[in-house]
Amino acid sequence: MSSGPEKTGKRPYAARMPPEERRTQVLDATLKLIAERGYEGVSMEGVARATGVTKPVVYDLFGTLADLLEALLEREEERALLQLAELMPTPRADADPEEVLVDGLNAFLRSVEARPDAWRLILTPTEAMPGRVREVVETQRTRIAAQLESIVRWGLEQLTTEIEDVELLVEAIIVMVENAARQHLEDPGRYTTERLTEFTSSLLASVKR
Amino acid sequence: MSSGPEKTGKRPYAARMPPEERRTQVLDATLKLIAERGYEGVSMEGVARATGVTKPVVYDLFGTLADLLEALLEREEERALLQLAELMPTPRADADPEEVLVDGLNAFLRSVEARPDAWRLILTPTEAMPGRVREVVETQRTRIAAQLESIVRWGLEQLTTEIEDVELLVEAIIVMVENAARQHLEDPGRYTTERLTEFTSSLLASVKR
DNA sequence: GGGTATTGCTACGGTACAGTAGCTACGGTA
DNA sequence: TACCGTAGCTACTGTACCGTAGCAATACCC
Repeated sequence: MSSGPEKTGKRPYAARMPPEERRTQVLDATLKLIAERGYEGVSMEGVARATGVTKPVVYDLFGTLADLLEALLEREEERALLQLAELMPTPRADADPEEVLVDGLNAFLRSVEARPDAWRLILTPTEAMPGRVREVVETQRTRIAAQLESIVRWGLEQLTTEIEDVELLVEAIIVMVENAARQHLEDPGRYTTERLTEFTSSLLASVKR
Repeated sequence: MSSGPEKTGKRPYAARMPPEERRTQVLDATLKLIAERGYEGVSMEGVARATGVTKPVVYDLFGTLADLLEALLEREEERALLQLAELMPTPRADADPEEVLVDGLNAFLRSVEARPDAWRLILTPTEAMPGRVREVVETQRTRIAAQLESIVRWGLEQLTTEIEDVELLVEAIIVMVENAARQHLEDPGRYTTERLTEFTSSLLASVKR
C-alpha cells in the first residue's frame, strides 16, 4: 500500500503533478471519504489529509467545500448515469410493463453493484447532505420521477386497477427502488440482486390485470 | 436578523427552578431545535443558548450530548408510542387483512399529525443521526418490524399470491409507511391523511386474492 | 550547473464547540 | 436581617475546522 496518511512523521513533500491530475486525485479521495464516513466526516482539512497534501492545495484547486462537492457530484453522477444507460435495456413498444420494470430494476442494481461508492453518494438520505448537494440531488431525482411517471402511466393503462393517484404511485415506486439499492449497498450478500428482482417480479405478478 | 441570542447586554440571570423542571425545559428546547434545524444543528452550546441558560447548567443535568439525546428520544418515543397505541384499533380475529393495514396506517398518520416534532425526530433518516441515537431508533424499528411481520404473514395466508419473501415484503411496507409519514410531515396540505390512506387502500385492492 | 515558473508548504488569525473549575447570586429559612 | 444551600455563572483550556498570505522546494529548461 503506497498511499495513506503517514503517522506522526513530517509530511513528505507531496509529489508534484499537473493540476488536472491532482484534481481527480482529490475527488477520488473525497469520494472514498464520503463512502466510508458519510458527508459528516468531510472537511477541506480532512480531504487534504486524505489526499496527502495540505489545505492550500485543495483551496487552490476548488475554492470552497461546496464547489468541491459539486464537482464530485457532477463527475460521479455523469459516470453513474452513463453506465446505467449502458445497462438499461430499451423496451420495445409492445413490451410487458411488468417486464420493463423488472428489467429496469435489474439494470439499476447492476449499476449500483458496479459503482457502489458513486451510488452511495447519491442515495444517502438528503437530510444528511450539505444544503448545496441536496439541491442538486433533489433536482435530479425530480427529473427521474418525471420520466418514470410516463412509463407508469403507460403501464397502468394496460391494467384493470383502481389506482388513480399516479403521483403517489410513482413516488412509492421510487422509494422502494431506492430502498432496494440501499439494502444491497449495505449488505450485498444478504440482499442480492437476484433476490431483490425476484421479489419485485412476484410483487408485480400479484397485481390484478 | 433578529432571531437568536440577544446581542447587547448581559444575559439576565436565568430564573431559578428545580432540576426536574429545568430538565424538561432543556428537552423541550432540544426537540424544537432538532425539528427546526435537524440533528446537525444540535450542540450543547446551542441547546444551552436555546434554553436560555449557560452550558454548565446543561452539563450538570445531562452529562453529555449523547445522554441528552438519549433522554429526549426516550421521552418522545414513549409519548409517541403511547399515543399511537391509543389510536390504534385492535383488530378482531375475523377482520379483513386489508382493512387492518389501512386502519393501522390511518392511526399512525393521525399520531404523526398529533405529535409531528416527535415523529420527525424518529423518522429522520438514521444516516443523519449521531451514532448513539441511531442505535436506539434502529432497535425500536427492528422490534416494530417483528410485530408487523406476524401480521403480514397472517395476511398473506388469506391471499392467493406468489410472494414468498416475507422479510422483504415487511421491509418494503415499512419503508412505504415511513415514507408516507415523511411526506405528510413535509407537506401536510399536499399529502393529507385521506389521500395517503385512500392510495394505500386502492393499492391493496388491486392485489390478487 | 543556474535560472525560474509552478507546485506545494508553513504559519497565522478567526470561529465554534467540548468540557471543567471555581466563583456568585438568588431566595427560603431563622 | 443574616445565613447558607443550591442554581446558575464567568472564564478558561483544548480541539477541529475555515480561509489566506507569503515562503520554499521542485522540475524543467537552457
